Amino acid sequence: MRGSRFARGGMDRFVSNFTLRLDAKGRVSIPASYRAVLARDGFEGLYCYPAMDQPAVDAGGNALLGEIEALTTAYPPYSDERDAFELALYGTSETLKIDGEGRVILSDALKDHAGITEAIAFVGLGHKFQIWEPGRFRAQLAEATGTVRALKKQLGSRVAARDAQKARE
Amino acid sequence: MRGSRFARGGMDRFVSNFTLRLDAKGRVSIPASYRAVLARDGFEGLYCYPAMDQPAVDAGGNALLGEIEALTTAYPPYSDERDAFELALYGTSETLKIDGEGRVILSDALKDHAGITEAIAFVGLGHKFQIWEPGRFRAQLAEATGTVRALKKQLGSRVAARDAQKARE
DNA sequence: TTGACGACCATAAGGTCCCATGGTATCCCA
DNA sequence: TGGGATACCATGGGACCTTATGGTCGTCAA
Repeated sequence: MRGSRFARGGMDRFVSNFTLRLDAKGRVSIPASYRAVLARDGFEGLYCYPAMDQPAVDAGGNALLGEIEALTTAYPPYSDERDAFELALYGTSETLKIDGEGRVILSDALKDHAGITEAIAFVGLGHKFQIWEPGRFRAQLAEATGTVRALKKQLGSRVAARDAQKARE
Repeated sequence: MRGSRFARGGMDRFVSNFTLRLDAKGRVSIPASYRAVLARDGFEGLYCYPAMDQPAVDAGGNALLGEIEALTTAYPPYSDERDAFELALYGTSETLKIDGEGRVILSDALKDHAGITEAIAFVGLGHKFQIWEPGRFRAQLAEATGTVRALKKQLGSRVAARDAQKARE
């Protein structure tokens, strides 16, 4: 991505998606608009961990960290559930350093989990964003689109049925 | 690990995991990012004790000490529970010296408890970190991941059920 | 003496910092 | 309106620094 046609101000959420290449040293630029969100969030570095149910990496700043803390503290201290959450979340998460040009280097563990080799798809999800291998992201997106289509259709028919019901009253 | 791609600033928690080898003298480097947290915490040395229900060693600084104190003082003085906690935690804990290069030497008791021989997995848990035998850590992580997956699914379906309930009202 | 232990020093691999470049979008002024 | 100037961004490369790790040399105790 060179330059940016996107607004700078008023951004407190990660939106849109970008595909960028890793360089010879394994570095990749975080999209500028995401950096703006992170800067506003006030987190130094990039907090990220392997997504639980997807071959992707979840990433973000303090907002994401807070979400994790909320998940773990939902269980009593020293409970098995809490131990499991802390081990699986804190134990596999990393805070990547962002260099002066806004780039990061993913650990091998993260790259392996997502199947990333030479390019990365950044996908904004509001309070966080995900990092995908571009091909897998396209496939996942296609699948998600289908799911949404089906849900909308289902929702529409339910609304139609309710309206019909109301009309009969 | 040489150098570190992990952020230095904004870190007040132990995160990620690292596997390092013991040298011929039984020394092992504490990961640099953990040292940064300990330095901020202001604790001289490394406070650690065998984990109660896991073949691992709990380690940390003042934050960990404070947590233990909170745990024990939650029970009335001279109660059986308090005596038990104090014996199990204070009685078995050690403060390891950190040498000029950021290395420690684990006592035999700690190594035996965790089954450590030639390598160590450091696992961040937020306010503290654990020391595992690498193979056992992989197994434990897999188990914890499964537990979290199940719990999240359960949590998700509960939320979905509530939303559906709201929708029906 | 011998063995364990701590303080120092050495080094290579890998990370970090800094500067450079080419390309794109936006702005500004004629 | 058009075209040049400007700001910004992704990317590349080299010099420097940090880190993990190995080794040496004294010191103290058994």
